[in-house]
Amino acid sequence: MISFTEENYLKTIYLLTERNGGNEVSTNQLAEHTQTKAASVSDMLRKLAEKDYINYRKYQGVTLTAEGQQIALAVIRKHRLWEVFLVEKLGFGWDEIHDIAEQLEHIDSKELTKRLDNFLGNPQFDPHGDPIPDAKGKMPLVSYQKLSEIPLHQSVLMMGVSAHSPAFLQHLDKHQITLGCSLKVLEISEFDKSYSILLNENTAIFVSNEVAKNLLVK
Amino acid sequence: MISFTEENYLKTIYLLTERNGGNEVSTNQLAEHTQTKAASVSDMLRKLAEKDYINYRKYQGVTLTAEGQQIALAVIRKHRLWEVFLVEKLGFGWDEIHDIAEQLEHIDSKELTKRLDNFLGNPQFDPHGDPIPDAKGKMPLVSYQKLSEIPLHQSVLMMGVSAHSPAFLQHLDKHQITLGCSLKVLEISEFDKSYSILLNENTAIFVSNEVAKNLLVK
DNA sequence: ATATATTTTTAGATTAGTCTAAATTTTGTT
DNA sequence: AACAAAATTTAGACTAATCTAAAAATATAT
Repeated sequence: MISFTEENYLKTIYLLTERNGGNEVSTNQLAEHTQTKAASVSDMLRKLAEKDYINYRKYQGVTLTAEGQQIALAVIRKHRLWEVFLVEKLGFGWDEIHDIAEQLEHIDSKELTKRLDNFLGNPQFDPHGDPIPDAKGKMPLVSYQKLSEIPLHQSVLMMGVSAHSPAFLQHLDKHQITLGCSLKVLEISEFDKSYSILLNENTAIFVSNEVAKNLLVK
Repeated sequence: MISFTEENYLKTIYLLTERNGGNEVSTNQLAEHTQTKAASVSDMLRKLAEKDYINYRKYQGVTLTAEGQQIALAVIRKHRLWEVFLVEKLGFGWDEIHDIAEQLEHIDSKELTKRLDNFLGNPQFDPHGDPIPDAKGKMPLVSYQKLSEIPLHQSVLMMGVSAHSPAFLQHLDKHQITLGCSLKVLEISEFDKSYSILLNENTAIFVSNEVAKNLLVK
């Protein structure tokens, strides 16, 4: 049996490996994201390596084994499906769902996950635009770019966010930037690199560089 | 903060107190229902008493304090709401939901419970006919009788079950005994106290005494 | 009412996950 | 290449929840 805590480590290793472009995840990086100390992480890594969930060479960081990855993907699948449920069925805002999904992702029932997926219409993306792996762990393909990498005057669609803090998401709400809206960069300020954007081909808005870097578009 | 395990103890104390007609719950009774040993229960009772969730005098059994009862009722509320969700929205059978609800009942979010309740249409009873306490912990009034206490030839409605094992529930399915159906006892066998019953005013069925004792009707 | 059986509690260990402090390894800089 | 800084691991300890075995309290039965 795999514990709640072990599942969280595997999930975090998956997400950080992804963020690292496929490279090993470091002990400190994990400590930061699991809200623990490096010493605790070291202990846990030894244990996860013993169970063959991770590839671990002391001082060299970790990656997931095939088995570890399957577990991580199953957890991520549940997390993102529950997020869809919370937004689509219960009417939560996309800024309110993370902590609840962190709990729901550990509910252990294959049948439940299957039925939930069906109930939701087999969604491919969660309310933040993140891809939902299928029952076999296969991720829908995505190739988005940051808005900050798009040339001026090119219209794009808003497909996701690369930051998930409630403050950031509420900030987007305030500017009426939602999944699916169209965006066109009109100008980038010399002074502070802030963005002047045409929203939905009809409204001019201004956002900081920090925002532009965290908007995923295509 | 209250742990998953503590919540389970409080819930179990509530349900067993109810079953005991309001009397103290014993250490052994708790050990049996929490799948642990009496020694472990003793330890936990000392701890729950320290936190003022239970009234505990050594060797004399326990009851819940007002605070303990509120916690227990909140857990039971969540358990039963999730059961409604699993049956009504996801199409699970009433024999398949207990273990999943045992996990879901510990999800900690007042807002989630509130929205779930609304999404389900504020149900008063779960798929087994058990009453669902409201957000304040108030239970809908119920006064059901066992079918085995009903006089012959009196038509009654099936309102709930007092046993919840999958085997029992599947047995009822097989006989097409469902919540809301009508039942009329035609005869009780001299030989083995088994029941001859008219189901829905049109079909004669036979069930054991054990079944009749666990059907709640009005 | 006294011995026996049952129930409950205590004592002492164990496991999972965490911590701090100290030791070790790696990295980076001159 | 050598040394300082940073990152990581080890050592030893703590808490929550559990266990077994033994002791203590309560209940039962002649």
